[in-house]
Amino acid sequence: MHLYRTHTCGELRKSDDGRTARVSGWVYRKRDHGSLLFIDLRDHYGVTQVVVRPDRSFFEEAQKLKPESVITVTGRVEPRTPDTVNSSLATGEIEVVADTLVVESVADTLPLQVAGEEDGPEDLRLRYRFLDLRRERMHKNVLMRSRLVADLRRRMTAHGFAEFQTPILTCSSPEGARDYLVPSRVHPGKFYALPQAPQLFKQLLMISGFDRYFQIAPCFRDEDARADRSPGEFYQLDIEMSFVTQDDVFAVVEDVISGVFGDFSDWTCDKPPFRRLAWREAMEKYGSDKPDLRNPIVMCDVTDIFRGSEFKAFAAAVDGGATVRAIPVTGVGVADKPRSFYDKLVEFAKEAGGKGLAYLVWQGDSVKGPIAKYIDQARMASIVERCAARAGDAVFFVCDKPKDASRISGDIRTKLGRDLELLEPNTYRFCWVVDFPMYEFDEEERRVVFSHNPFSMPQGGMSALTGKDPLDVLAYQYDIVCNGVELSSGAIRNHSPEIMLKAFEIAGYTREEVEEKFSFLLNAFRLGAPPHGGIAPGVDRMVMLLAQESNIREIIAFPMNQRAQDLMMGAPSAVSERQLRELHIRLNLPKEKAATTLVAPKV
RNA sequence: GGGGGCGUAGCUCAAUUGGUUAGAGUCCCAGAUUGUCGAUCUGGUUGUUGCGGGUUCGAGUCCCGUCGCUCCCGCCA
Repeated sequence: MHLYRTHTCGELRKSDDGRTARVSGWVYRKRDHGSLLFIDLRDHYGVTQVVVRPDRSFFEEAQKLKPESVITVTGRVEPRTPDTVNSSLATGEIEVVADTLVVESVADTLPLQVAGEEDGPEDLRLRYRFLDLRRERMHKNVLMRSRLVADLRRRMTAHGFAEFQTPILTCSSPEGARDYLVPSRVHPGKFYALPQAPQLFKQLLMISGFDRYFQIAPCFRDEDARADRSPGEFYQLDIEMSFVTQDDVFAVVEDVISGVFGDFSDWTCDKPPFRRLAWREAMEKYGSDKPDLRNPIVMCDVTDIFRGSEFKAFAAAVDGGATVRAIPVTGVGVADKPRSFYDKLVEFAKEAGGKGLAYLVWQGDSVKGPIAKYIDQARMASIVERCAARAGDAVFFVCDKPKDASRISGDIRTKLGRDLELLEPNTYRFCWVVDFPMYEFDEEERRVVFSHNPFSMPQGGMSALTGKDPLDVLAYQYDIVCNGVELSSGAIRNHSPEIMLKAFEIAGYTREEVEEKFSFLLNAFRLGAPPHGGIAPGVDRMVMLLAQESNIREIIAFPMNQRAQDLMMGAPSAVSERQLRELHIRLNLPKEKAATTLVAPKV
């Protein structure tokens, strides 16, 4: 008989009746009846009830076992009587009556409880992550991630993609996020950088003729965390394809994503082709470049209606270049909400940076609201028509500079959707946001800058760059969005050195600067580069959506906290003088702020 | 770098407008208990109310500072 087990804790069934079995695992729960003891024994595969009878020599030892101790039990598999069957357990028709019991590892009192659904404080959970990961939900999340990654590989391979590895120690890139730097011992004063993404390598692989690249790629960015953004490192399903149009990229991603979401969740999921929204349309209708389409509220522009109106606050702002966005809330009887509901929303709009929030409420035959008396009949009719407002509805109005109007109205739309519970339940809604502007005007620096990826191909190519107002040039740049979460950005790349030089020139870079900064890429483009494009959906975010977690740390086995510390390992940590000396580094620490030392748990 | 929220027993939380000895569940400890499966029952231990200062006759509660966690803005081509 095997030293530790003949069966896992999720394996034994009624058909094993009479068999002698050996199982090993963690003491999950104990029910001590004094002269009879039940132990729920748990391993990765499930839970099996072990019965310890009082005549056994180890009965007292078993009674004293602490939860999460590891034991090996050998005994007879017996069927349970009908009234003691536990239907919520896969092994609930049987139990193992213990003949021998070996304690493999004694557990001290736990800092966190493994049984039960309750989350402990997050710093403790991170410090004792190995305990936290024993909990059912976390164990499930991490496992789902594993299965998802395997599934992504299978699907990509089936689409004819080859998986590549690219360097982790590479060089700092001039554009983009802050790099993590690694000092070189051999080259004093020089540094490697961890890749923010394998962007340039995958483009070079296309130039090498590999045609279809993918990688479950680690990416490193030294930027601050968010609930959906883990600090330090994250993973992307990195994809690049040669001789493709935007539609070819979409077709692959739609198949992979819809396949994965269909297989890994019971929720309703959009079938390909996913809806496409122009960036401008997304900003106007949803006030966001990552709209949550589960929210039925669709906004519209009503700037023209307020221009020259008696509502002077808006009319004057419109003359000064502001736009007015209408946020219609229709068909849910929002007109019956108390005054406080509207007051709170006005307050919310101000906190979001708005100057205020105007609104109209259709109660029965009359229109009410603070601005109603300033709107003449013709204008009111236009509003009613454009917003499809009926009795019981309300429309909110935000007036601000276009960029702020979008953001503020978008925040209000999100809040209304959530507070009024308008979101479609148990559904994944996907869309592509396309036609991003190539450039935008930086108000602070008073100049034209790249709005997203400088390596994207401008729509219309060279003639668009030379013939159009730069702010009107669109890029072959696209995002895929699910339930308000940006899953991924991608682009058809600019593979022409001349167009690239021109594109950078518009953003204020001289030819010489570009030739110097991106020499190897330009040189590669000059030696035969296929038209190519790609995308890189975030693996962590996919798992987060599928596991229905609202925080990305819940689906990462060993995440860092928001301040980019690993509380379990104690990273980042001080290093020895000798290590620094070898790397030719002398510390120049900020004054007063003493370095916080992290203490790893004594385990 | 900036703003919001939170911080009470090992853990999850409560504590009236600032009022008497800071409570409950869980965990832990002891005892009882032969069919439980979140076992049950009895009893018990556990507190610098994050830390420091202030206001007050009196502070878990109010004020200031600080530390920690978290959410957001900036940032993330």
